[in-house]
Amino acid sequence: MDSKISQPGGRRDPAGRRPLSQLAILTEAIRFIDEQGRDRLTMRQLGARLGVEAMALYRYVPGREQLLDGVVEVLMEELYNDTMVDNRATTWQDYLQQLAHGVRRLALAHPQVFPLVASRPPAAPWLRPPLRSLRWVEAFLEGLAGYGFSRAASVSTYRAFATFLLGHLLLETAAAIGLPSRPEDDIEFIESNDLADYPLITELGPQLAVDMFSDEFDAALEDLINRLTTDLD
Amino acid sequence: MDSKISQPGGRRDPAGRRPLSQLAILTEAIRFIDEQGRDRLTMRQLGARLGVEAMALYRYVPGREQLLDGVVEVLMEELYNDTMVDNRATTWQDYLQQLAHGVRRLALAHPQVFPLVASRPPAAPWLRPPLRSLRWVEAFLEGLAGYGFSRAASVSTYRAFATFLLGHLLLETAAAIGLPSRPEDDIEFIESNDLADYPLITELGPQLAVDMFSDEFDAALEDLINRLTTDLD
DNA sequence: CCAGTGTGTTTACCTTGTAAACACCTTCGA
DNA sequence: TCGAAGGTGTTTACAAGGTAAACACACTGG
Repeated sequence: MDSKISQPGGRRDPAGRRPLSQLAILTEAIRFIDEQGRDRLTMRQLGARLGVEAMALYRYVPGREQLLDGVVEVLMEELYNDTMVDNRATTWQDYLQQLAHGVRRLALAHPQVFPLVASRPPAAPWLRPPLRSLRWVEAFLEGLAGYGFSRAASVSTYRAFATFLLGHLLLETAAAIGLPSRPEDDIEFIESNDLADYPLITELGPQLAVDMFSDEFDAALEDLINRLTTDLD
Repeated sequence: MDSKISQPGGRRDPAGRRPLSQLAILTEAIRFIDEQGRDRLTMRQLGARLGVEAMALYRYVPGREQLLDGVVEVLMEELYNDTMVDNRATTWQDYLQQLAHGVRRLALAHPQVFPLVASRPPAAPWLRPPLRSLRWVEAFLEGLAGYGFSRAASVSTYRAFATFLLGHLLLETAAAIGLPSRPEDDIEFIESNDLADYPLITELGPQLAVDMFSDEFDAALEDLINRLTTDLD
């Protein structure tokens, strides 16, 4: 049954390419950055990936900078859907845990893109990356209010939470990019290099090289929550 | 007394310019980024500032990327001198306090450069920005050892400390770049913009816009230290 | 005095972002 | 049926920017 109309997701153009749209472009840009990194993303390369000349993109995106902004927005959209829609937390502690792990999941799914989420200038100066979309923050504050947080407590929780996520996830994604490096590589570096002047680093090298991000994240998150608990009184 | 030899800092060339050197170039690059931001720094512009064509820089620096690496190194040098040389702390708590504030001072002195210190790929994957120079880390670990820290405690302290600094200082420097914006601007943004869909943000706007970085930093640092104290037992 | 070496300059080429003009196709009313 | 209009991708063109290569020129030690 060769109907002339194919599924929405698979619609093609005479040249066999998916129709352009802002979302299609941004989605492909994310894929591209995931694979090659932000620096290799050029308008021409991205166009080529979509089977189109670079200039065609300008019908949908004002320019490269705004394209990167759009990439961040799309990811924040994803984050919103993954964490805020249908959130089933029962305590505020659980709420923060779920959100934190949601953000971490996103960061690790796109380690090359996350630095953009973290470092691109936010829309308003009091928005703190990586929690930078008005919609998400509004929902976050609403959630806290639902658990009885005062206005002041909500604000300082937002700040502390964002700071915590930024530090941990930037370091973890940066490390993830360095990969895939087998532990041997690190040890090799430590042993081969001219570390003669750094006896402690030499000695502690193996321990420094062990990946502990997951445990650190959980421990520090728990600690943050404890601290907030104290502050609430 | 017009001696033919002027002070080392003021030596000039026939064309009236300071002699080139890697350090002179990197120093000027830092000044440039402080004033105009990393993106505006080009080889040609930097050359012009030094009274020289762009290509002249290549005698001292392999290329633009390495130039940025060099900028980071120079700042780490400065940090080393400001924090490690002649450190007079008497307790490990005091030690961490002094180091943290030293890093913060550096970050706020160069808010446009700090993101480079934070995000440029480190020499080894287990080095954690912004504490990323082998020399500094070696001294740091040595310091902790001097206060009786075990190997394992030193390593996890290094990790937690770096994560803490990265999160706080990246956000604070990002905010500092947005400046100089008077508080009125933020409030204006909040009131003017289409925030109708975000009642909580609208309501909390003024509190969100207040600059609390200094207090947050101190509070979170104290908390980190308390947590480390607990872990030591 | 002169070859060699160190230092800055000139030229030139390639990659990028993006403006502007163009070409093509679909649509839709007369 | 036709033809004007609008939408979509292409071509052409130019200005930065990084950087390789050849060059110019001054100083130095033999």
